[in-house]
Amino acid sequence: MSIAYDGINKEGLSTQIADAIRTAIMEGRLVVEQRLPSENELAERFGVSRATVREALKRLAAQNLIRTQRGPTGGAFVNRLTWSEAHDALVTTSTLLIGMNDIPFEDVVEARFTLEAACLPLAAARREDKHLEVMRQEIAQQRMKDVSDEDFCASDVRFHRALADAADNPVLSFQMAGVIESMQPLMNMITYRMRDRTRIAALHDALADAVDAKKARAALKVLNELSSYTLELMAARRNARATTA
Amino acid sequence: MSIAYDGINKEGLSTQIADAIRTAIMEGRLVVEQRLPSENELAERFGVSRATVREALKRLAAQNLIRTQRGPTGGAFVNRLTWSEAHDALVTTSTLLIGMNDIPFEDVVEARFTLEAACLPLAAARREDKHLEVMRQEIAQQRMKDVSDEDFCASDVRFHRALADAADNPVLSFQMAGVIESMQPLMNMITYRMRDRTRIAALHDALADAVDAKKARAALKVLNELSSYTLELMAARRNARATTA
DNA sequence: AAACAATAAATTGTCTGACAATTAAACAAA
DNA sequence: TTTGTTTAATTGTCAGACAATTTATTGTTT
Repeated sequence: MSIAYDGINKEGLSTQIADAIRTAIMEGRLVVEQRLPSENELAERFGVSRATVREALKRLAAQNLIRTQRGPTGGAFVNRLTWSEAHDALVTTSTLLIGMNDIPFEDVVEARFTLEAACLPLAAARREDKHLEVMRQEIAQQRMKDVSDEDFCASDVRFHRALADAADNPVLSFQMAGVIESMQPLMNMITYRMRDRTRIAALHDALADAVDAKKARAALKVLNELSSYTLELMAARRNARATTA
Repeated sequence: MSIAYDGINKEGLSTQIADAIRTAIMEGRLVVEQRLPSENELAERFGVSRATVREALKRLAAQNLIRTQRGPTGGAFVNRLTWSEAHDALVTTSTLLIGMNDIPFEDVVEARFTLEAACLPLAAARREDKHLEVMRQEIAQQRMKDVSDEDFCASDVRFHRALADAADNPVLSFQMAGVIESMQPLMNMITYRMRDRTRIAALHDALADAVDAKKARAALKVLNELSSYTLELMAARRNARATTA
């Protein structure tokens, strides 16, 4: 008989074990730096083989929830999620999400500039020399003749990240990095003419100046121009594609 | 001799294999819904055992990059990342990040309300009945006498998510969900007196009214009050703790 | 006693081979 | 045609072994 509708076991064992441990971490029953039982012990406790436990642990490691170390005193430890790890995870997720779901370019641009505009007042109030230095340096690179379109985009990303960092709020920096970097693949599809680059560098200059002078209102105006110009470039690219096709 | 510095093998084999496949997906060499070779084939190609391949695949599955299916015609398929999956990943990451790195509460509140304020003009312009209905409904629940603090917070989260959704931009909704939900554990630590709840519900009411009337400026003012009030509540909680301790 | 080298032990990483579970497709029967 | 049955491909799990890594211990030399 053994009806035994204990728990719905639709998911595999390794998934269930990973979920159990993940929940324990999120609920604080396992704290940072705490060592989990060894793989053999876990296998015994859950009543599964070591291979199954390992697959579960690999899932958690992929999410930066745990970290493993060999040798005696080794094992799996609850990992303190760093900004860097979280940043990478967010960028990966956002990039794939946007890359695989043909989101309208307009939506991405709108989201990015809306959020960036929100950071501007804080950035203007709190900017430090180190942020302005990065911004100026990137503008200089954007004016150089021999950079590829890809390098130009990468420099653009660094410029805007410096701007976001100037707001001096780690949570904002984290969130902004997601929207800014996930847009890079889309921006990479644009071919920048020399006059486009010059225009963008000029706008960046104006933006840096406004932030430097702590004039949030002026900075906002420049940012809006930058947003419009980005949309124009993308529209131009679309037209070019349409005629050649 | 066999110096063989082929690739730096500091990382384990399963990690390297996972990275190789992940890169192939991110670079578009593997496209959505494409089937990967079977585990046995992958094991042969990479020159490792099936167990190692499986650990690599589990890592990718944990990041929602692939999906596996049994049976003939089964295998591992490149997964189209859905908004829901990405949302869950972002919330998990943000929540852990904030929970494990004692970020100042002020920073989190500032980030959340700054970003939310940025969404307000869009929300006021585009709000539809469905968003307002959700907001009104949640306000009603917040006024009910017998809801726990936790339920009150959950309702608050739903209210603000509806507000973000009203901006009608999926990228914004995605980003906002991250800041809003990751703040919930912090909000849960607050004990809400009846007058606190009444005040918050009143502010929510005013916010909904302003958005309903498409008055972005008015809504912004209310949101700022809400932000200040949240900080006050948190400060009060901190004082209470300090005196009892 | 101190410094250094060899050894042992614990733990993760990988391999091998096997079997169970699932499922689509081919086949057979009513 | 429909309905069951078999078959084969594939993932899921298991058991046991050995390799690699790293710490602690033990022994040896100075």
